Amino acid sequence: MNALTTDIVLAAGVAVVREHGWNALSMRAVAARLDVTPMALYRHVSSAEALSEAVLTAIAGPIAEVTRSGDAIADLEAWARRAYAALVPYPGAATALLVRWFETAPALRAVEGLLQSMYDDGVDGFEAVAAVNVVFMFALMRAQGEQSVRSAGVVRRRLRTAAVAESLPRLTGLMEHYTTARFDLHFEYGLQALLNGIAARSVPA
Amino acid sequence: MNALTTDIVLAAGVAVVREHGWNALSMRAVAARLDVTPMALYRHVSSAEALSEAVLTAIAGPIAEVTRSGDAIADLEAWARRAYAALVPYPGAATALLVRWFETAPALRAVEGLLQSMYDDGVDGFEAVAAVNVVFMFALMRAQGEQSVRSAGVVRRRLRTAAVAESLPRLTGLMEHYTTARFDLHFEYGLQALLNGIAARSVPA
DNA sequence: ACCTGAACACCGTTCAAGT
DNA sequence: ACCTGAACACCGTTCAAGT
Repeated sequence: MNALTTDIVLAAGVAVVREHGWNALSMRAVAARLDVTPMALYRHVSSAEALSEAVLTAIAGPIAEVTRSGDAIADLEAWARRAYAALVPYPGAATALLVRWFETAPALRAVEGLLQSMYDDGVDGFEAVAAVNVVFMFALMRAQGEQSVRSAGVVRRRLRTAAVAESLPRLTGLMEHYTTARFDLHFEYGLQALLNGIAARSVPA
Repeated sequence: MNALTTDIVLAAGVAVVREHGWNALSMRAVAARLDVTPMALYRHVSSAEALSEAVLTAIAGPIAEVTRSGDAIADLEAWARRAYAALVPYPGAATALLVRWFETAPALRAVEGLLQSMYDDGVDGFEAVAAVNVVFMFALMRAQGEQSVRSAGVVRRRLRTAAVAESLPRLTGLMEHYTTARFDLHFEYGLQALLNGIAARSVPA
């Protein structure tokens, strides 16, 4: 009994990330959690990299779905909120996904769905790519949570540093588009700013 | 003689990344290259993470500068070409920078300069953020070079896979905005597509 | 002040062996 | 068929010791 399956291995990997963060994911950590030798895992994943890829795909699963209502702004908003909620419990997973989204099936499906939603609403080409891109990055960066908070702190510190003597007035002024210190509160604010920007472009001047 | 300095340590780190890629950067690798004990480095960098941060900042140095001509499109184009050229010799550095650009001084200065260039040309707010964002990501993703080529291959393979049975027609159609297989050739093509998209938005419809 | 050496707690992976 | 154990080549870092 207690036979090891691939699903059990992946579930253990997801649990490791949830409890100890993306960087703690390793063959030995997963094996230890299952009270098994590291070598036992090689029957179910071909390498440590394959394990990471499969675990990230499992974690990112919920972001794949995009509801298409005909209103692209509403779809982007709903998706961003779900992606944020899905990734927040897994420290470091959003960063990992930002780097590998092009190799991760649920992320590809999410981008595809968002591009389709824009197309349904009459937005195509560069406009669509830029809008989806900025919302996608925003949701992932916000989901980094505490890491983002630290980053925001670093920026402010750097502004007073000799290494970056020139200040960054534009970046500072537009910072809410990237990150803010109280991420859970300001997630909505930043998201609304982005969505308003996108909506404004659809309206004739 | 042959006294170790921080500059020597960082130069060795940069050389390790150039020759063996970002993932090969480690205390022990840098120490071995300098014919020195790993412990000797701790006099100049406080930790492995501090070493990585300093080496990435050194590599990213050349992307900080943004020439501001009054023509934002020209500025974006010139910057993207320089950033691409600067990062291509360092495998994996673009990916590392994509994750940490918010904590890396030269990247912050680049984004600031590009936002300023957009502002000079009458583009502000979301428009500026989205345009700078997409060009920034594009330049970094293209600089990944071979990794991007492999990623593009993965996408096509995934399209014929049961795991992602639904195809990705929009993403495929707009793929030149993200990546292409022959990156050095198509860098110019994709960049022009992006810049045309940005320029088109400035013109009244 | 500057560097070394040994040690400890990690990591992925190969290979031969158990049952 | 499935898992173990020992081994090898890595990793970061602490601590005590050399000169």
